[in-house]
This record gives sequence, structure tokens and C-alpha cells, in this order.
Amino acid sequence: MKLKDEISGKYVEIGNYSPNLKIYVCGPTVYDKPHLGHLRTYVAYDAMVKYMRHRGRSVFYLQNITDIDDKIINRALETGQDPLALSRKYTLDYMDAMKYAGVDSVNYYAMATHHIKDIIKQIKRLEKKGFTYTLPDGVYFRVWMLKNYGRLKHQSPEEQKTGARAKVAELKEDQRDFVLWKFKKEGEPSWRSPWGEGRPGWHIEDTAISLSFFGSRFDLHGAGRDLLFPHNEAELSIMTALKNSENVCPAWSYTGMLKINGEKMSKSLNNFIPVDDVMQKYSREEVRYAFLSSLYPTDLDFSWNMLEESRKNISYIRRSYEKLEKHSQKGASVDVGSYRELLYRNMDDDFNTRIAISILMELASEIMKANSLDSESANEAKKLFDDANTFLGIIPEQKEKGIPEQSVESLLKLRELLRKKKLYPESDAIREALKNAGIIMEDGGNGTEWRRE
RNA sequence: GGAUAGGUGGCAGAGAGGUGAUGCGUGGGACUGCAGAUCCCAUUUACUAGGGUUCAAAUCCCUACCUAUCCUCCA
Repeated sequence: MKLKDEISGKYVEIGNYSPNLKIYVCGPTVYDKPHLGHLRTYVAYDAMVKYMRHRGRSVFYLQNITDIDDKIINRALETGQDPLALSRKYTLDYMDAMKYAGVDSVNYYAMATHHIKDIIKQIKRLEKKGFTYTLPDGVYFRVWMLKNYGRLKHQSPEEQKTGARAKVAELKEDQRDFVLWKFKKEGEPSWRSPWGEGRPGWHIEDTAISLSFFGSRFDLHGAGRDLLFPHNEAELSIMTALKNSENVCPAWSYTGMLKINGEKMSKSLNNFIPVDDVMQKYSREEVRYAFLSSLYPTDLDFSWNMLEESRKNISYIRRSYEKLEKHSQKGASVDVGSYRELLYRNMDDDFNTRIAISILMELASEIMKANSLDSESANEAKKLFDDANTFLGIIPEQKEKGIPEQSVESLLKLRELLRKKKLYPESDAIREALKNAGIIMEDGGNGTEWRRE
């Protein structure tokens, strides 16, 4: 099982050090509603982790929630709310969004505000090693002490000139230095520390959490690509400084940005689609199918049509899945083993969910084309769909709610009688009524079949 | 300007030297009371442009053009 490490640009085997994998993924800053861009990233890591588990790895998947940050405070000030109440509200929204998308592989969500002690401990250790200095507004990290700052960003110190948005803080020793602890301002939430009342900087929140859970080594660090710099660069610096090692984590992976009309979907461009808006119209499976239909590291241009396509394809897969339940002893046999092998081979190759899905489509197509399947093939195919679904999560469960089966069967028989007497308006009325109740009737060559919507 | 990733059919989106990924859409046909679903056939010089390497290039190399992301807010 390999995955591309974006520091080296090379593929690394994951899970070779130990069968017990430790994975950390940067969570959101909860100051606004979750949007589809977040979902894209977390669905991708959800599928990866679930696939690893499916293939027998034990994974501890840790994710942080940044619930104290400038953005949260600013938003709270704008709207006259308590910052921590605001972040609590959006944390719950985020959890709802994850639940909707079927992202349930995370073992632990760590709130930054629950780890203030760890953060302070970590700053103390950095202080001892001489990596910190104090200014009137906070405690800073000394970047120049690390030769390889810029490693993740692939830029030499020469190239790290001040960017467009970089504020030049005259007092900082180096423009690249970042804040570890911010001193309290009027009306802001704060905690006690050896340096004075204040709150943590963004980057140290993540390293305090990841290292206090994982110790001196973990297997995979994931995030959206927009966090690569400065956030992950700073994380890497802190970890390097603390552990005297540049290899605390051997694999840094990134998800591509979700775009809309060719531009990144983001809060600052205000072109984002909140998860709420999609939740009403499309199912969990449809959204996952749409996202997993592209490769996780590439950008993906969102469109509503994408979700419509997903809907059709999922319906096709589900029909073929249902057909498997009607198999007979004799019939065509399908070489399910080769589908499974291809599926695993492509998932092992940097989690190619796009190919995985196309393999399932091909299997579905082969099933649909066959008049009947032998029971062994049918059982194996069913098992493959079930297995793939444990990590892809694109095949919906059959709903058993609504009108009982017996009632549907009786109405179906009644309709058959009416149709034989060519009383079509009456038979169509039954079909229409059942459709409104979530039952779809389809007349075929071998009589009428029905299914729940 | 710098770093990184790209440019593939009407559309979405894989592939990474050699047998048309997959899907959506469109056209035609089968089935059918209608609808729907399904099946069959077609959409067969698709790989930004120009050079180069090779028996063979969408894939490797060079040049140009274009796009996106980041360059201290962001998943």
C-alpha cells in the first residue's frame, strides 16, 4: 500500500513500520458552517482509513478541531457572541456534516481548548531548547534555527521573500517566525501560562495534540492542500525542533481543492456551498460517489451535474446488487476474483478510488447483462460490493420502511388484473399512488417488478 | 515574480511508452398500452501547440502558451 509523500515527492509504503498505524489529519477551524470543500477532504481520508482497516491494518485516526483562533474571536466580536460558544456551535455543525457524509472512521476529535496544558508543555520544551523568544504581543518560534524551513513548501530561504499578505512585524527576529502563544487582549478568552495570560497560536495546537497522542513518530499526516504553507511547514518545524528529527512523520499527504467555476471554494471568496444545502437534496452515497470519483490529491471542479450523475450511477449499481439476490443455481458465472484483485491493486496504488468505482461499474454491468447468475458468482459479487462499500460507502442500504411487502404484492396483483382488462387509467392510478409512497413499479418482459425508492 | 500541480472526446474524469478506462450526454434500435428500467448499435483520427527521443509517445525530453493552488486567513 503506497501513498505519495509531498515532501519528497516520492511514494512511500505505509504500514511497514508497524501494523498499527497512527494517522493525523488537520481538522477545521470552527468559525463558520462546514462547506463542501471540507467534506471533500474528510471523505477522502475516511475512505483511505477505512480501506487500510479493510486490508487488516489497525489505524488510530486522530483529528483536531481548532476551536480557539483569531477567526473565531473576530467572528464572535462581529456578531456579539461568546467566542467559545460560537466555536462550540460550529463544532456541532461540523459533526453533523461528518455524520451526513458517513465519515465515522475518526477515533478521536481533539479540541485545542482541551489541550491547553499539552500546548504549554510543548512551548516550555521549545523554550528550553532555545527556540522561543518573547515580544510584547506573544511568544514566538525562531525559524532560523532550523536549516530546512521551507522543505515542505519546496522553497529555499532565498526564495522565501515576503509574500503579498505577509505583515512585516518590525520586532520579529525573522519575518518567517510564527507565534506560539498570544497574550490576552481585552475581551478574549485566555488561559494562564508561564509567559502570562493568553491563548495558543494555530500551529502549536496541532503539534501539541499529535505528539501528545503519538509520541515521537506517526505514519501519516494529512490535510487540505491549502494548509501546506504556512501551517504544515510550521508544524514540521516544531516537530523537528522537539524531536531533533526531520522524520517524525514519513508521509505528508494533501487533498486537492474543491473548486467551483474554476476557482477554489473557500470562505474568503464567499463562493462556498454549505453542506446544509446539499444535505437536503442528495444522499450521503451520492456525495461520496461524486467526491471519490476523482483522485484525492487533484483539484475537483464541483457542479450539481456531478451529483446528478452520481445519482444515476448509484442507482445502477444498486439495481445490479439487488439482482444478485435473485440468482439461481445455474446461470452465467462471473470471474469476481479478478475484479477484486484489480480493485485492491488500484486502491493499494495511492488509493485510486476513481478506478475502484469504475471496476464496480463494470461488475455491475456484467451482472445486468447476464440473464441469470450461478449462486457462487452471485454470492462472491455480493461480497465484493459489500467489501468495497465498507470504505467507499456509495451503495445505499435498502430501505425497509413504508408500505409492507404484502400490501404492495396485493396491489400489484390487482393492477395486473386491471392491465389484462386494459383498464389503463385505473392501473396507472395504482402505479402513481405507490410511487408517491416510495414504491417504483416497472413492467418488464417477465411481468412487473417493484422496488423501494 | 517564485514554488507546486495540471491542460485528455459534447461534458465529467482515469491512464503514464504498445491491446479504445469508466460514466454522463446525444442519435438509432429492441422491449412496451403508456411510463420507467434494462439490453444492443453508433457518437472511433480525444489527448494545448511546436520540436525531439523511439520500431512505437496522450505517456519520456525541450520550448512556448494557458489554468489552478500556495507564497503568513482557509480543508
